Amino acid sequence: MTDETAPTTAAAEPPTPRGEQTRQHILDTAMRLFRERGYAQTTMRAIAKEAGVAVGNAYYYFGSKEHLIQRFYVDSQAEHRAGAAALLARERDFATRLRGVLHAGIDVLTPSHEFAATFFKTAAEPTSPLSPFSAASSEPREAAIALFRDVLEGSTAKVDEELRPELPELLWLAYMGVVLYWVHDRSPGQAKTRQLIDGAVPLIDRAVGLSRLRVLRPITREVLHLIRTIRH
Amino acid sequence: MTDETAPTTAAAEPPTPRGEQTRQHILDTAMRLFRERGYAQTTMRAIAKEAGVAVGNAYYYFGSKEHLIQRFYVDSQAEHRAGAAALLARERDFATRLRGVLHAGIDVLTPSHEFAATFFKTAAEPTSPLSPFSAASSEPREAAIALFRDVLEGSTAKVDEELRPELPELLWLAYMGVVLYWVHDRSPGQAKTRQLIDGAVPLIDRAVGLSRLRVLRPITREVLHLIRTIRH
DNA sequence: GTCTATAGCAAGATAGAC
DNA sequence: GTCTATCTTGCTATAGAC
Repeated sequence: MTDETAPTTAAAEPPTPRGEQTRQHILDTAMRLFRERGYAQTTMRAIAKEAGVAVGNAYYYFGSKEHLIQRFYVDSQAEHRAGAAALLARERDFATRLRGVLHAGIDVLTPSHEFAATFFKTAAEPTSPLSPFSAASSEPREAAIALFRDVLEGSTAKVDEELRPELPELLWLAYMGVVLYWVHDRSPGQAKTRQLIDGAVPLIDRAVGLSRLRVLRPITREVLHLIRTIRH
Repeated sequence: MTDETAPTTAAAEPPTPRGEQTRQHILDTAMRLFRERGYAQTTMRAIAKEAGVAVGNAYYYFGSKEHLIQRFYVDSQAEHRAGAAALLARERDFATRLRGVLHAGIDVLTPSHEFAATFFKTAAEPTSPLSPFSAASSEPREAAIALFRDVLEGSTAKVDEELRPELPELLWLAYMGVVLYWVHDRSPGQAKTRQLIDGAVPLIDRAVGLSRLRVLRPITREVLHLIRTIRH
């Protein structure tokens, strides 16, 4: 009761130490089971039992089974940034930076390849708050786009001035495309996804460089106009 | 037992007349309810009750609720082709044909916009046989790609000879992108999707034309090489 | 505020009788 | 082929302990 580790009515609001520990434990257990048996085959009852808590307690921390995935999404994003940090601090070449960040993203996701399939399924649902395009996900999405802004702005790349502010979001979109491919990639170790990255980056790099060319300026503007028109 | 309508061990294998009737009735009922109330809100119990059959009977014909969607996918494909037929018979300009086929595809899907969201969610699951990329869906996918082959081959477009055989599949991929956008499109009447089509078609048309240019040949080849490498 | 235990609902899916 | 009964599981609700 009067245990020193338990504050009486502490000013600390967001994460009660004990609660945060339980929350993390439930999340870790869930992720492990998802990886071991897959998403659908892992029941909330099993997660609770394995974590040594009551079912109601799991729901106390995570509103639904899908909310566990949302945390996975946020955590992966943070890991991605951390995994790319060293390269971004050292390297200035745009293509090298982009290539490194794309590979780092896949590196983070790889241990969850089976499970990530379900993650993407959930994410594709537009009405779901878990969709990376939804308002509810705007925070992790913005963080992801910021990572690609860093790729660009920390580089020596010369980019059309009109294209520059839009490019980070376009790079993020391209990354979403890579992830979609990766999810469906059945090659050993998802080697084809790595080939996709290595092949696409030089093309993107060249396209970005060409965007400044006089002759291609009208096309650049047309593309940009289309993008602005259809953006939500 | 000796009823004339019930063949003893008939050579006819696939569709028993009566069974096919029940099957179709269940499917029609399900589609109607999906459109009226949405996918999640339509229970298998409701479908069975509305169709006047037992739940188990619905499962006898459709292995799961998701399998009802697969039929939707196949049916939509047929409707798409039919909806585009008149235009393809009349028009020879590549851009016009492509634009018409893309709009026709969205026309077919529009009455099911709410429901199609769930369809796409299901389709994004790579392990599901319902994914448009899966082996199980290869038949409808091939039919869809064939439609875009028709768009190209019935046109007067001059295309790089190396690109030509790959282009139909690339156009189908672009169409998948349009559908993905449409699913997330919350604008009234999905007007933005229509803008996307109208804006993207001229760009695609121009890119296809440019593929023959001497200077761009290396890039064309590089893109083609990448595509061939990463294809499953 | 954190957690347990238990009961119960709704709905997807299955088993076995007819 | 078709039905009824049953199972499983996501999720909720309640009541109470610390």
